[in-house]
Amino acid sequence: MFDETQNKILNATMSLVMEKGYTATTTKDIAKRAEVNECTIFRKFKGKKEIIIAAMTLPEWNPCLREEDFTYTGELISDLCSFSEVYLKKVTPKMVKISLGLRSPDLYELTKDGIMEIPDIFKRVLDNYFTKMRELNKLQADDIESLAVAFLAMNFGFVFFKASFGDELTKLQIKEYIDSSVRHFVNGIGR
Amino acid sequence: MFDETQNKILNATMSLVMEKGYTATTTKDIAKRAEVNECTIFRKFKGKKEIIIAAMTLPEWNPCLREEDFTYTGELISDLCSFSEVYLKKVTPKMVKISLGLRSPDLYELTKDGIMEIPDIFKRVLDNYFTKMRELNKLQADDIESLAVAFLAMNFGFVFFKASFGDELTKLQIKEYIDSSVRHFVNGIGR
DNA sequence: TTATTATGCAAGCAATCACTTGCAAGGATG
DNA sequence: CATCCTTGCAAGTGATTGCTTGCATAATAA
Repeated sequence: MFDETQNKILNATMSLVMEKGYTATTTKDIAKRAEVNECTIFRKFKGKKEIIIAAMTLPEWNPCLREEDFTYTGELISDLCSFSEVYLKKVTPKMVKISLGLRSPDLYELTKDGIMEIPDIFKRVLDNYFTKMRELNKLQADDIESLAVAFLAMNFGFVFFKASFGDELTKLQIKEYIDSSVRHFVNGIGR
Repeated sequence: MFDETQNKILNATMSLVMEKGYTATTTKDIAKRAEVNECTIFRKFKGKKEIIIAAMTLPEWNPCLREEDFTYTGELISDLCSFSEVYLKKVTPKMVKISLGLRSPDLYELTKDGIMEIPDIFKRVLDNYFTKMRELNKLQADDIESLAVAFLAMNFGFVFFKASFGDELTKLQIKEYIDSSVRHFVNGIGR
């Protein structure tokens, strides 16, 4: 797909985008980090924007989340734990940092759909799941929509915090968080 | 505090930062939107960075969230609803867009503390509250930390989605969301 | 009136941006 | 050996960046 030089450029570019954002990342920065001469960049790619386009074709820089990734058995807690695991395995702090770094006017048309797609897929999965579980009378909920958004937010919020603050806000790690948050989400906290 | 011209510049700058981010916002852009000559900007402020610093002193562009803003009575659902209302009244989609737009290497030292502070305050409030409620035996929870993070994430995630996608991901409005998510958070969804 | 202040306008500053070009060196391939 | 092919190096492109300056104009204040 890409030769060694191209990969060095792709990695350098995306790691810089994570740190400083697309606009603030210069081609000289990229050249330096990739240990490559600046003109080599333009021999390998048409331009700065093309590097991003190329990188986004790779699963390494693009969380290809699909509805089929989510499977379930019918047991609320273990199903939701599994959903969170699948989601958080692809939507990592690294991915969040990239999608934040890619927020730039001249990249907007290119990235918007891809970024919107991910929460949308997870929400759709949750919508379907909760609807089915209510039909099976395993769920007490009057508003499926807000339930799905809340669960989605609970998961995304966690990755976002990790991406923004590392372990500074909370030392909780993914596994413990999923376990605890899902259990409380299902059982409630009131007495 | 600031004269009329300065306010026009401040508003233009921050609205552009919301849309394109700090680095991609040029002083020519600002001048155009503020309907002011570009050199006037530098007569009123030392430089581009100083405009941001000035704007951040205004509550309009800086969600001054304090622990004392959060009050409670001891009834789980109404307390958590009130917490969410207070939080979402200050942490608006507008504020989220700004804090995202301000992510820039040469602004980092300046903004990092302020941005980190807000989730931190809310988390501390929730930590204290949940701890107290457990002592009063009104709460069943083995892990206060993950409870606080989950509730924080549930709220922040929602604003973030609104900031990023408007009503495209969900048409739910704040009031309905708070009401529904808090009720489920307390009572659980399992049957 | 006179003096001060605020702004617009036009021009221009050095620095940096993304991007290009010509040439030479080196490694791999035939 | 000869021939590519890739890359580094140095220099330079025009455009844009944040920012400055000198002067004219108008409003405000004395």
